Amino acid sequence: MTRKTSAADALAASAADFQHALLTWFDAHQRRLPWRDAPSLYKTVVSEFMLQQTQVKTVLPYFARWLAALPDFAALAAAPEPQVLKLWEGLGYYSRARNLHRLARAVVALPAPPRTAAAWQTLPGVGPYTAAAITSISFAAPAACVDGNVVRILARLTADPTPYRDSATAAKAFTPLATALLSPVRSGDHNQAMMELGATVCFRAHPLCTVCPVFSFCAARRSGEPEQFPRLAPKVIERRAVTRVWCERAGALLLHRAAATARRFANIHELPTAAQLGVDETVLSSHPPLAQRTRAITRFSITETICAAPAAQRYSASDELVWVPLAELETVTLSGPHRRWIGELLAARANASSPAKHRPSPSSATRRRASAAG
DNA sequence: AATACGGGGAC
DNA sequence: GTCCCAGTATT
Repeated sequence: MTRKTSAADALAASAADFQHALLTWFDAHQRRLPWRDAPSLYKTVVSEFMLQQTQVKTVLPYFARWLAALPDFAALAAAPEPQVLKLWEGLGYYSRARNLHRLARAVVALPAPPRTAAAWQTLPGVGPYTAAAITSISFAAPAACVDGNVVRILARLTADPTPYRDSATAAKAFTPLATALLSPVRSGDHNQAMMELGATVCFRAHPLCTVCPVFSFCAARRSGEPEQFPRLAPKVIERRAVTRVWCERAGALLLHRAAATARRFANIHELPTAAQLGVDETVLSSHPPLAQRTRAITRFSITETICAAPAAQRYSASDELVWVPLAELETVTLSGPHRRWIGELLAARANASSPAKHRPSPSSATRRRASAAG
């Protein structure tokens, strides 16, 4: 990476003053969050897993539901995986849930949980950030968190003009400075304060410099253009398309459940793709699609076209193809988008077949009923 | 070092 | 549409 700039040197030299300003602000202005109420190692671990690449607001309802169902490491370790995945349904990045499950089983097998960042980082799903967060918060370990918030704050404090290819590269580059600034006596609060500052004051757009507790340390504020930092290369979005099949027979819906060893969606259900069913897409496109939806993930934008299965076609259940009765859809774990889309399609059909509601056309209603009857 | 993971909120 | 969020695992 680039050498340390003079701005970073000056900031590190003021570390004690910086910590005092930051922690005084945090003591007065931190948000009340459920994992800060009667904090415990377990709450910290669960919250940090959920917060990987996910905003606080999104996590809140999942965290409450999770803690109610699985209140401690022992309960999580003893839980069957389908329950764990079900509790994670809709939160995305499902390997986090499977890793957290494995981690709980590893922790309860130990005489005591590890207390150092290095030891935690050997556990599944725990990288540099999560190890620092868990051990600084729970054990006052001297490990600095470097997440997106911290990168943004440090890039602005030092007005760092370095163009970074991505946030991971930037995080690595800022780790020495974050470590130099870390409070040696309140590392957990310091780490949380930095992230709190990024989330509530040092916004990516329109930062609130006038109320910032460390504005006097900030070179970007002095420059007048704090939004110019950090400099990150723009992401290139790749478009993809996939055809899904809606196949319903005798009140059951055919779903694809990815293998436990699959890279994506291990043990998660989705509508099967035409390829997974071995259906020729040209046959499917002879009728208008039931729906077309777009989902997005990191650098991909995926348009999914959902088509009705050919009426004459028959499919057998297998390891990865399962018939799920509509009445039992709630019991399986679907991806968030497919949970939503399937609900929308069923609701639209119920609406169309209700006498009180308008029907688009008799023929389409008849076709849907025929499909439903198998 | 790159890329996959293939989610979702806010603008 | 765009950006990026309390990142990690894999190659």
